[in-house]
Amino acid sequence: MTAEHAAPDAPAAAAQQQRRAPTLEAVAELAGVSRATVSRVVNDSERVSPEARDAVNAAIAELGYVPTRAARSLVTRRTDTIALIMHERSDTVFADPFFASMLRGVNHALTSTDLQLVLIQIQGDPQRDRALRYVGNGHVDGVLLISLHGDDALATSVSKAGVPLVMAGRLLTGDRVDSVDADNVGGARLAVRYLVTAGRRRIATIAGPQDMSVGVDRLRGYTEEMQAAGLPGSADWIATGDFTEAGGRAAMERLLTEHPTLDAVFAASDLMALGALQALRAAGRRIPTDVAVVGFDDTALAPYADPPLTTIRQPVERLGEEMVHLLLRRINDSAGAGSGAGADPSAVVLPTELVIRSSA
Amino acid sequence: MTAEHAAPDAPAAAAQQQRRAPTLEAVAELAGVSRATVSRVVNDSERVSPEARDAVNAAIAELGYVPTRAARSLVTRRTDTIALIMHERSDTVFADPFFASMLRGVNHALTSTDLQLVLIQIQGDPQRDRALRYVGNGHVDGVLLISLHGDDALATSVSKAGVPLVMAGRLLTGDRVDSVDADNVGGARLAVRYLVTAGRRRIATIAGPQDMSVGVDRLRGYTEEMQAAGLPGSADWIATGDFTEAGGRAAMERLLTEHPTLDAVFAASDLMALGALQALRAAGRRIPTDVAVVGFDDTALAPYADPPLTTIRQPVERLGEEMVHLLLRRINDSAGAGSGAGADPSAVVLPTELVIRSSA
DNA sequence: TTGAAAGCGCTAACAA
DNA sequence: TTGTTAGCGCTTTCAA
Repeated sequence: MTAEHAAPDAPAAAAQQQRRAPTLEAVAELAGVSRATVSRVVNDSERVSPEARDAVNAAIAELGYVPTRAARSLVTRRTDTIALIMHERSDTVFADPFFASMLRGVNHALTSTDLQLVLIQIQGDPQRDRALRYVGNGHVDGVLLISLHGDDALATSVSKAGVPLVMAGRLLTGDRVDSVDADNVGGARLAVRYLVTAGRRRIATIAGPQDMSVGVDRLRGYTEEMQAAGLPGSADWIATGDFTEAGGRAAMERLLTEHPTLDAVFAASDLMALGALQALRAAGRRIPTDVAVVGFDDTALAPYADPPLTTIRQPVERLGEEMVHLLLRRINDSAGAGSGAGADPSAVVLPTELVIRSSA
Repeated sequence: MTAEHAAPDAPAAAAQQQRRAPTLEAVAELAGVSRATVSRVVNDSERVSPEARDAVNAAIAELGYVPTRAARSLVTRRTDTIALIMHERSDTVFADPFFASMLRGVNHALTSTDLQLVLIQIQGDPQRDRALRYVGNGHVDGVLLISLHGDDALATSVSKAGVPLVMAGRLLTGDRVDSVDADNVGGARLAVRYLVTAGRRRIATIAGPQDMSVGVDRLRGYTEEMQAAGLPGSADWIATGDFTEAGGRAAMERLLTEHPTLDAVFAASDLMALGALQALRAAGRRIPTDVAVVGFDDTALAPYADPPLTTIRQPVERLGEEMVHLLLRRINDSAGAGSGAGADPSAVVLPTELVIRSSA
């Protein structure tokens, strides 16, 4: 109250400020029914007469009633909230459009429900513990986990706490939790097969970090397809990067030094492919005529590659959506069954796609 | 109690699953004090004896107690939750790293508090209304608004509902709400001044959408600095894009057609600058010797520009942090004052920075 | 400095 | 089909 004469002059404004949100009680009174009936209408119970329902709905509309989450939560023991936990080590990773696309998918899948999404970002051990306690104590109905680097322990902890969990990717430990992933092995094989079909024989790869399932799987796809094509392929045709542009550049330089005669490269990520392109150009190699490059594209960065990059497209947005779908199913399961470990974990795998771009 | 004799076969598992989180009551009992005292300790009340405090803290640690949000919320009428509302029209905008960086800043500023961040994405009128009802009915303590296209009505609505609000950017209507923005006018002037200093005279600009303060301000900076430099500059040296790469390319092509002799371009966003670069290269113009390009860089995309792009860097992450800081202040204000319109809205403006890159 | 008691707004038995 | 009633876990007067 810094205003004018303080109290008596501005009652309207004060009232507007202070006015509490309408409660079930108010709706019940206006509709001429009991609180229980209003609650039934709000929660779509079938045991309500049409008249009562109409009266309640009218009252709700008139009052602009919206249920209070806290009160409902307190009695139902549901929170109507799911957490998106992302574990990131380095700053650069966060700026990755991968994250934005995934988030978009998650959000999209969530709009039809009235679940709330809370973001939890883990950067260090204290935060990690805090998050674990948070989800472990029933403050969310379920957890979506994006572990950008293989922190399998986190997934296992959450899972053990009895909280429904869906992760992106796959646990390297072999422990089984519900997960959604793109077909990284298949995608990588597609990439290499494309290069083989184009007549390339001296095909190198820039692999991703081997502490993440994505990195492991894409390298495996490369190895498998090379073998299938009867191509030599030894360990020193593999350079490992960290999914960043700089890492890709460095890896490419290494490969060029050791194998000046290479005629194709499969990069396990778009950023690394971009780096490879730069290194090749700097080395005076012609792309794609001299060296063909195929990159794995999780994001939307490919358009910035010049010359155009042939890519394996991963449906990141759908990945986010599928994670939500699976999680919702698990949450329902656990509500119904009440206890027990529930069904076997399922691992949804989304197909990838080869996008061939012509050099303009 | 559905337990009892129901499931004699798996009591341990059931117990582990069903075990409820410890309550205040349990802590009180273990510590040998009343619930009220535990509550005081948890909420850092000063009126607690050291002995009681120690006993309570020990009990909390032993039990792993974490307060239940819902219960607390119900009585305090705070939700300890703030909403990040983003209004997006087109799909492309969301994938913008701008968003990820800002979110990172927001999250960072939030980790020291125990506020929860919920994401609300608005895509159409129904969702808009829903969001408005949601925040209007006291389900969040405050709102952060990122209106990618000028939807001033949303900001005004939220603000009128009496909910603390901080927006990114500035309202074009002139209505005053709390906001945080980068110094777009100053940044644009910096860009143009740099070009002028480098000896350029025929400087065109690719402006952003004129329904957003960012677009308007950056164009204004261009105009002001051109005038200050005594350079002609007429309306047809201005091509408007939509902050996308394609838009930048199209705008650049238009400019090249109408002004083949231009020797510099100021692009009001990084994506548009990238597009401009492509168009220039396609037209056979040499960058930067023939045409100098300076872009406004909100994101982290500049590294992908080849040749290197001289940019005006905007501290997007700090922008997110500052929004949170301001919002927290406002939330405290409104809690203290109780009512009234509060202090004058403040508009925080963050400095920008010119980053000069050499063509490798 | 502490405890007893009331009640936040809602749902879920249980009765009617 | 409806209403009555008893809490969910917490904070907060008010007394002691």
